[in-house]
Amino acid sequence: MSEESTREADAAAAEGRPRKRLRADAQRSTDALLTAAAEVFATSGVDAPVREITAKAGVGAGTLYRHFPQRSDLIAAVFRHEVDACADSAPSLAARYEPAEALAKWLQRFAGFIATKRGLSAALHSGDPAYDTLPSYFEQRFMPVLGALLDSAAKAGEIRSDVDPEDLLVATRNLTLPAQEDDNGHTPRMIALLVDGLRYGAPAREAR
Amino acid sequence: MSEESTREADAAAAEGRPRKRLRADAQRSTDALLTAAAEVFATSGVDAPVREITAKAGVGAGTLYRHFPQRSDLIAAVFRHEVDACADSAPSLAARYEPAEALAKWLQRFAGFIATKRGLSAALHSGDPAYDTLPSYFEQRFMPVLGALLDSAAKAGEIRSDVDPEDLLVATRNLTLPAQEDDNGHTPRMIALLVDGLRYGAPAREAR
DNA sequence: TGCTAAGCGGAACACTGTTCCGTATCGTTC
DNA sequence: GAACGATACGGAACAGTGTTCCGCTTAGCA
Repeated sequence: MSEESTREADAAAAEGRPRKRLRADAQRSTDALLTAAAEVFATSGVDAPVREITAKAGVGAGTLYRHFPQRSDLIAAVFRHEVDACADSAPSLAARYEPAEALAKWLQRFAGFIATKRGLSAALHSGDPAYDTLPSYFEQRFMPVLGALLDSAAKAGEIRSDVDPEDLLVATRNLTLPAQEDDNGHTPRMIALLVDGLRYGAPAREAR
Repeated sequence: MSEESTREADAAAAEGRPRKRLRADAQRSTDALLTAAAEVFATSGVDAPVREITAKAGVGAGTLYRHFPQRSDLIAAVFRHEVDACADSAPSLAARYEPAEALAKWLQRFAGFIATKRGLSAALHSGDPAYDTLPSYFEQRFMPVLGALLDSAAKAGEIRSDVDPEDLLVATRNLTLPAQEDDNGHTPRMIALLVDGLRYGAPAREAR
């Protein structure tokens, strides 16, 4: 994830924060906080105590507030961080698997990402301007990624070619909604089904 | 509001709490808390500090927790209290004004009630079972009241007679939504317009 | 190697929800 | 109206939280 700092800086620039290379220790702290916060948010929700996050990150409270003065800053940063991780996983999947398989694997990955985002909707709609750019960031990062995966698979004749990336993104997200705490693998099964649906109308199949 | 204690007891019975006459001082405390909480919720939202409420009510913290062990209990009680106050205002309006005018005045009153309920939707959807009965309570109390006002006005020939109470309730509520902090009397004007719409098709008018 | 700005840690503070218990009040009985 | 038990009250005390502050440490550079 070497381009992460660049991405962060981009986001910073977009928000008007001064764009500057972080000192090594500051970068370490920031990374540790983002990782710890992601875990804590996933298990205890976004309202988890600050100390739980700083303890897991092995960092003092002052350090957290230095980098993320507002709680919303941290939440938004974690969100962007995970969006990036999910989106960046696509190329390596594309390199390792056949196009349709890469698409299937990435959708599963994406569903996993969405599943950890329960309880964020309340924050998103809190009116805090720190969240204003998140939806568009979500779209900007995921649409091209999914578009590319679809394209490759379609070009390879492994799936049909009349699928709108946005439809598929929304559908996948919605599939994760009914999932309860333990859903016995419901979501992965449903996504697999969706991908099979994509394969159904593929030229390679029609041709035989 | 002499029937209030009865109503409270009804609600209590409906929820399985023991139905019992409160001691005089306990009744005073409860009333003071409900009144104070209503004001505080309106100005500072439902997340306002407990001490702000107890201070305004002139009551100790222990007293609040005695009567409302959970915050959701207090919120629900305030809600019911205000629903009652709004619903109970209809008869006196009906006695003082011509039917259509009473209807208009009550809808304005209802709009005022709704306007103070912003920020409650988050609580309502929090999943706390204490709120489960509130929507039906809302409907049970308001539908008959509005139905009676409509009936009277229709029977007097002052408005058309093909209006569904539920439609009107929802419409009025929705009219208050776009209102900002200072909307320069937007909502009252829109409601007046709505009532004029009701009057338009009235028999008394058609007959001339 | 030494210097300086940047960054760090965590004690300390302010504010919150919640509990607890000695005291006060109510309603009843005689 | 006096006495008494049950009920309710008040607010200090406690525990948990977010946030600030500042002496100390470290990274980067000359």
